[in-house]
Amino acid sequence: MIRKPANQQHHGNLREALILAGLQILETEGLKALTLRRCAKLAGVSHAAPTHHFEGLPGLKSAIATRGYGIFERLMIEGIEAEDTPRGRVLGMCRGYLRFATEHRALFNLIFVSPRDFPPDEERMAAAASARRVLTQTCAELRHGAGGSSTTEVAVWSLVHGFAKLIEIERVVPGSGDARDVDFDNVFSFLDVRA
Amino acid sequence: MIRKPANQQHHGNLREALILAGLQILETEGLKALTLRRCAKLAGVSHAAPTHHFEGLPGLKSAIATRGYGIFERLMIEGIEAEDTPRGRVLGMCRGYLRFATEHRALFNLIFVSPRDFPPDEERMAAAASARRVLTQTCAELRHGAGGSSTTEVAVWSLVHGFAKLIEIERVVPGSGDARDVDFDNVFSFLDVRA
DNA sequence: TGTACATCAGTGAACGCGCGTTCACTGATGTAC
DNA sequence: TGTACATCAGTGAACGCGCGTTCACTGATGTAC
Repeated sequence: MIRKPANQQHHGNLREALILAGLQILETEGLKALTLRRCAKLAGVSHAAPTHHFEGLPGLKSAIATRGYGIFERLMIEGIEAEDTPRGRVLGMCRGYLRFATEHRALFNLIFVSPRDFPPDEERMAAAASARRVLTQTCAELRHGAGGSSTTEVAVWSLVHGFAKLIEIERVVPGSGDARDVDFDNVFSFLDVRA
Repeated sequence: MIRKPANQQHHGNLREALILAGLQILETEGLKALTLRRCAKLAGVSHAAPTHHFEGLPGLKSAIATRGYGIFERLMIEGIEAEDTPRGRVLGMCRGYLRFATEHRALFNLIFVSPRDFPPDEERMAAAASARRVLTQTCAELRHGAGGSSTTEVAVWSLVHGFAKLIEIERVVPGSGDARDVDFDNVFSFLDVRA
């Protein structure tokens, strides 16, 4: 965490510090705790300071979401790189997707909202588009059924996104050993996709 | 909407009136607008009145969710009844699921949260279990792959739930005519399930 | 190298908002006899 | 059928909370000359 050096008027990089504070709050306290005042406090600055760097809370959230898309994309790519068949890469990507959703739950919920919930922000939109491209291109290697490549992509996306949400709300609890213990690899095997 | 008759001390059925007010607020203003004070106002009663009927906002939300599960179950059943093959019934159920998600968006988001977000409430849990049973039993007619019936169920559930969320956040916009225009029936055709 | 000055990035007090909750109260309702 | 009384379900004022935002301010930084 970047805090302002004591007894120093200017911070140096308060914008960055506020984004990092926001990320930390998301990880430790969740989406509802993400407020301008909390970020300012965690960055060691007065609560009015963020005004000089962001257009209100939506602006800060948008900047944080930009980082979120980056982490999300990185985890998907990690999952893809371990595999060497088209179908394997899609499954690997899904594993990265689920890792992001479970290990960065609040961030996952921050980035998966309607674009209308964010102010227009080129950086964020570019980061979102980049992550989306990973999904699109990885699914493009698969054979396409009715509706073509975009339907294939949405089929994979729906399956993994839905599974992530079911985990989040505890309808599915992998490793629990009870009735909610369902493994994604088995779920994925229901998807009729081949190279 | 049930309002208190003017100049009358006791309401008659304020509990029911508050639930109906809550449902109306969800439909017209969304989940964030659902507060005790707003419900009280819409029911035509002072903001302190709900105290006598619910254990705070969580209690009221739980009661509203109970109704939500009922509507949800009814729409799924409607979708099922129109079909006469196991696979058709599952697809019909999904159509009902999606209808609920799109026509009752806030209610959909209210009921699909972690059980931990609600106080224990037998009525709500019974309503949730009943709706879940529709899903389970409809999917049970399908052939099961790796992981057995619960995996089959979660595969169907993930697909439809994910699709619903992608619509909600506008990654998918059926009927838009643009790149986001994907049809659920085509997505469903990727699911390798037979009678 | 020094100086004058504009700009920048903070501070801290204050404001208004809607929220849940508490409190003393009051009038209607239900019940015992 | 009346009456006394307990209980119930409201009212409205008040409180404290955290929030975003505004404001006058101030001290540090950067720049022109």
